[in-house]
Amino acid sequence: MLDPRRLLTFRAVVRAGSMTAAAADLGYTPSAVSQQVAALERETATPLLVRHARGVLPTEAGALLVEHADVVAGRLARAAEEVADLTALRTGRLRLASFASAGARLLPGAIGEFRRRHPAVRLSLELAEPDECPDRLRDGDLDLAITFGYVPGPAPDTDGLTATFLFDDAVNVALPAGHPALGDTLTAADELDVSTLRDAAWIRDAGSLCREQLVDMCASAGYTPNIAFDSDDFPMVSGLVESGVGVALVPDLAVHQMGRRVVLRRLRPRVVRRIEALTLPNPTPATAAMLDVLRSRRAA
Amino acid sequence: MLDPRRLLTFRAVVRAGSMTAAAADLGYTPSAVSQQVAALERETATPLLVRHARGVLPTEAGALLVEHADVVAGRLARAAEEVADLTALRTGRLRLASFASAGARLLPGAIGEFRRRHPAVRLSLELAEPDECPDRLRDGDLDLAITFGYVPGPAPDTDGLTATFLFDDAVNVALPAGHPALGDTLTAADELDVSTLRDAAWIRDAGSLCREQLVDMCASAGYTPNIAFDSDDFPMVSGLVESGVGVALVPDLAVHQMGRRVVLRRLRPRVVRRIEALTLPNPTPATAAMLDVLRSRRAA
DNA sequence: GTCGGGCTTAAGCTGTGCTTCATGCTCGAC
DNA sequence: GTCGAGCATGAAGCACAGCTTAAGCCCGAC
Repeated sequence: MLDPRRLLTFRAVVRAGSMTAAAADLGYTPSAVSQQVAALERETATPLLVRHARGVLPTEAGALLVEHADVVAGRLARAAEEVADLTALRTGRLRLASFASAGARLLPGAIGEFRRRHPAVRLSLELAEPDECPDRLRDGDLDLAITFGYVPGPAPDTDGLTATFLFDDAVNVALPAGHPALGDTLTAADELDVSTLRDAAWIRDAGSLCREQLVDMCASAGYTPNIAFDSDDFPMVSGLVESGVGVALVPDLAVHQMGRRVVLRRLRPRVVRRIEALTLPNPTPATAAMLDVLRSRRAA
Repeated sequence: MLDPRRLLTFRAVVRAGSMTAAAADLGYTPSAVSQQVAALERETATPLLVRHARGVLPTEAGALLVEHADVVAGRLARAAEEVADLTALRTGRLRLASFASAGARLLPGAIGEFRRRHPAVRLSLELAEPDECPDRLRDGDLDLAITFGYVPGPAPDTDGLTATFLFDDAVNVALPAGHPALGDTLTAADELDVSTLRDAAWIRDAGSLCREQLVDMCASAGYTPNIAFDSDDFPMVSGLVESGVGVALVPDLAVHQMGRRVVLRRLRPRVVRRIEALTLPNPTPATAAMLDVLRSRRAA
C-alpha cells in the first residue's frame, strides 16, 4: 500500500505543474517536495513524472496515481467535514430510550424543543425499562436513556455511566372512592399514611420496577402487602381500582391515565421516583444537546 | 483535512475491535496505537471510540470515519496494484508515431509481435513527420516515435531524448525507362552517380524531409537541382516518373509503392535514411518493451 | 556568453511517533 | 474476598522520517 502522505504531495505537484509551485502551495521547500516524489517513485519502482525545463508532467503511471489521489483527498476532506457537521449538530443521530410514562408525558415536549434547536439530527425513541438501559448504553445501542429509581430505595447500577437528575416524580396511592383507608380525609390534599393500607389488597404495575418497591415500602411500615393482581398497564390498573379490586401505586407521570373516579392521595412517608437521564461519560454532541434541553425544561 | 496515517490506524482499531489487537496486526505496540487514536480524537475534537472493558467500539463519528477510511485504504491498495500492473505490462498504453512508409512496412510486424508478447497493452499509432516528433515526445503526447534522418546530413534535434538506431534505409533514384542518365547501365545492380543527374528534372516528395536533403546532395555533386514538382504522395511520384516528368528519390521502404515501369538505381555516393526510434530517456515499461521488439526484429 | 527558473543532492537538524516501562482499570477465576 | 489476565493510557526516551539550508546542475531565454 502506498504512503498516503507522499501520494498527496505528488498530487499537489501534478496539479501545480511544478515541484516548486507545489512546494509553495504546501508551505514546503522545493527540496522537500522533490524528495517526497523521489520516495514515491522508489516505492512504486516507476517513473511518475517527466522532468521538463518549465516544470513536470505526469507519466501514465503518474496520471493514474493522481486519479486515485484525488479520491483519497476528497474522502479525507469529506470525512473531516462530516465529523464537523456531526459535532455542530448539522447532522447526526440520537437514539433515546425511555420508560412508558415518561415517553408519554415528559419526552414529547423535550423532543419538540430539541427538534426546534437542531432540526437536522435524526431522532429515535424506544420504550425500555430502566434495568436494561445501562447495558445497552454501554454497548453503544443507545445514546440517552430516561430511567428512574425509587427514593428511598437501592440506586440503580450506573457504573461507568453518567446520571443527570431531572426531577422527582411523586408517587400516589390510588383507591376507589369510599375505600376504608380514606377514613375521614375528605380533601385531595391530604396524605395517606402507608400503615393505614395494611389491610388493603394491592394491584401492582409490573412494568415499572415497582415490584420490590411496594414490598420495601410496606416492610418499612411493618407489614407485608397483599398483592392481588399484577398488571403492566396503567389504564387496566385504573379500571381494577375503580371496580374496587384493590389499591395501587401511581406516580404523578401516570396520573393522567387513571380514571376520574379513582381517588389519589400522596403517601406518608413520601415516596418518589427519581427520574434521571443516563448517558455515557463522554456524550456525543447530540446527546449533550439533549441533556441541555432536559435540564432547561427541568428549570422551567 | 485529516491525517491519513492516523485515519488508517483508527480503521485497523475498529476492525480489530481493540487497540491491542490492532497493534498486533500493524506490528506496533498498543501504546503507539492508543496515542494515534488520541491524536485523531484531538484532531477531530470528537470522541471516536467508547472504551470498553473488552476492547473498544466506534461512536457515531468513529463509524463515519471508518467508512471513509475504507474507501481511502481501498484506493491506496488499488493505486499500488494498478501501477504494478502497468509496470508488469498487464495493462497500459503505448502511443506510437511514425512516418508513412515505416508505418506501412516496418511497424505492422513489430506491432504484431508486441501484441503477442503483451496483449493487454492498448496501442495507438498515428502518422507524424520526424520534425514534429521530438516536441510531442517531450510534451508527453507520444511514447515512441519512428523517425529518420539522412546520412550524410544534419542530425535531427533529439536533445533530451534517446534515439535507438534501427536500420539504414537506402535511398534510390527512380527514373523512367530510357532516361538519358541511365546511359549504358543495363543491369539493375548498377549504381548511378549523382553527378549524372545534373540535368534531370526532379520530383520531390515533400512529406519525407527530403527537402534540404535533395538540395544538399546535389550541392555535394556541384550543382543545384531543377525541382519540377513537389508531391507528398509516393504513388503520385511514381506516376510522374513513369510519364517522364522527371526523376525522384525513393527510399527502399517506399519502393513497393512505385510502379513496375519505374527504373530504380542506388546512388553514388551512397545516401541512406537512418531509421531510429525516439523515446524519452526514462521510457515507460510499455515503451521499453516496444524498443525490445524493434531491436529484436532489427537483429532478425 | 550570462542569467534565471527549476530539479536534485548532500548534510544536518527537528519533531513526529515509536518503544519501553509503569499505572489503572475491569473482569473473571479461585 | 484476592489474585491475575487483558486492555487502555501515560511519561520518558530514543530513532528515524522528513524537513531545511546550501550548493550544483541542466536547460532555455536573453
